[in-house]
Amino acid sequence: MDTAERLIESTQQLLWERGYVGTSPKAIQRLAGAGQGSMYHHFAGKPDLALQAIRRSAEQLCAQAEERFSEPGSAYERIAAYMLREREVLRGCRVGSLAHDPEVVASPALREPLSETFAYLRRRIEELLREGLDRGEFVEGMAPAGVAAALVAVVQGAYVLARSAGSAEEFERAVRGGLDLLSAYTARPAAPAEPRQQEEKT
Amino acid sequence: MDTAERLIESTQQLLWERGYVGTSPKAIQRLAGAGQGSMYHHFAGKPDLALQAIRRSAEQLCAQAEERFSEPGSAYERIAAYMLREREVLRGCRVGSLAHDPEVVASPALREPLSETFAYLRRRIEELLREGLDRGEFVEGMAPAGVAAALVAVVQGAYVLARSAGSAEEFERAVRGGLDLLSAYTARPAAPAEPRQQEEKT
DNA sequence: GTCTATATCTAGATAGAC
DNA sequence: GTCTATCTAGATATAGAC
Repeated sequence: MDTAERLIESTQQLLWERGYVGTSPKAIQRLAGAGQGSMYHHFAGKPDLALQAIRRSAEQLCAQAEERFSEPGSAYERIAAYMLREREVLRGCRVGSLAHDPEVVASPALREPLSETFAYLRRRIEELLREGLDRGEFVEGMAPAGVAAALVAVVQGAYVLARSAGSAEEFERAVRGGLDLLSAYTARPAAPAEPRQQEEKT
Repeated sequence: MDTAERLIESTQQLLWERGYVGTSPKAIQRLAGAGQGSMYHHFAGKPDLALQAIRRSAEQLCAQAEERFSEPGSAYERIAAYMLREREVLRGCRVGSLAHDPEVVASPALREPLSETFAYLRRRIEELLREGLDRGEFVEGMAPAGVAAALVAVVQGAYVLARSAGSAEEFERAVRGGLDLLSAYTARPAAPAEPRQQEEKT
């Protein structure tokens, strides 16, 4: 693997762990095993390198999500597969966590991949919901665009709850709660993709 | 207002805007109009000062939320009042945004107020949901603890979507989507606290 | 309680040799 | 393409005078 590539991957990792503000060129170089001169030869500086890294992470995230969206199964099942997929919860979302970084948000260029990612996720879930409505999988009365946004938000918010509590179980609880809400719109009890949470339903 | 107080409030503001990693003692002193010696006289250092500031923000947030939870009205209406309350959306959540800061999450002391805040919000919403179930406001089949966690997560995630897009409308859309989902569990169409979103319901 | 001086380390880069 | 040297600024304090 060449140096530029190692620098990008190291930056991806550090942005995930420490955010943009918390990531220094020196730390990137150390992790990539590259010198100062090497980094400034391949990239114009920290913002340039960060942009490449953020774009890469955004693409990878969308690709991972698309794998779940395009599985066989009902709309509910495919949405559940996305929301419940294996995650390193306590590390946070590689893309979403950057939305709290002041310098990322202040830079239209750095912010754009975030914006694209969430627009993509929302749009794909909206499509699945409309498909489900057409097939009679959901009862009428649901506004697909809003519900899709809410489901994406549940996942991002679930990371916040889990990291605040220092426990991945909080993620699980919030996401299953979101699916519980979605199931209230299913025309007949949806067969959940995973066994239900323990909490008894009143 | 005395110096210690001004230092705490300045720290609250900077933590909100820039996070813990992005906030320097010097910036705090500048904003508070206090000198180095003054800050280190009143506080042991940055972590100590930050702890006081985070606790303060957490208390204020819970108090603000409690105002909405204890309004008159149905459970749905009080939850909606909390979720739709006036917010400076693009600034993010003063408490939730700290959940993305690596040094806050790594410190049990700094993390505790976050954990407490979200536990409180979730518990209060769960109580409202149970109350609503007892009164027949919601149909059976809802798991209140999970749904409460999901609703808290929707709000936190909505901040992420809005800041990523650079637009407060994304917040609005996600939160209304969350309420749309909750309304699917209402025994009869809930009277929304605010006019419905424009999107036509299919 | 507050101030100024000082100290050490890192951030984020530029310059020029190899 | 990579390395080392150098630079200015800021982070995060401690020391001691006033």
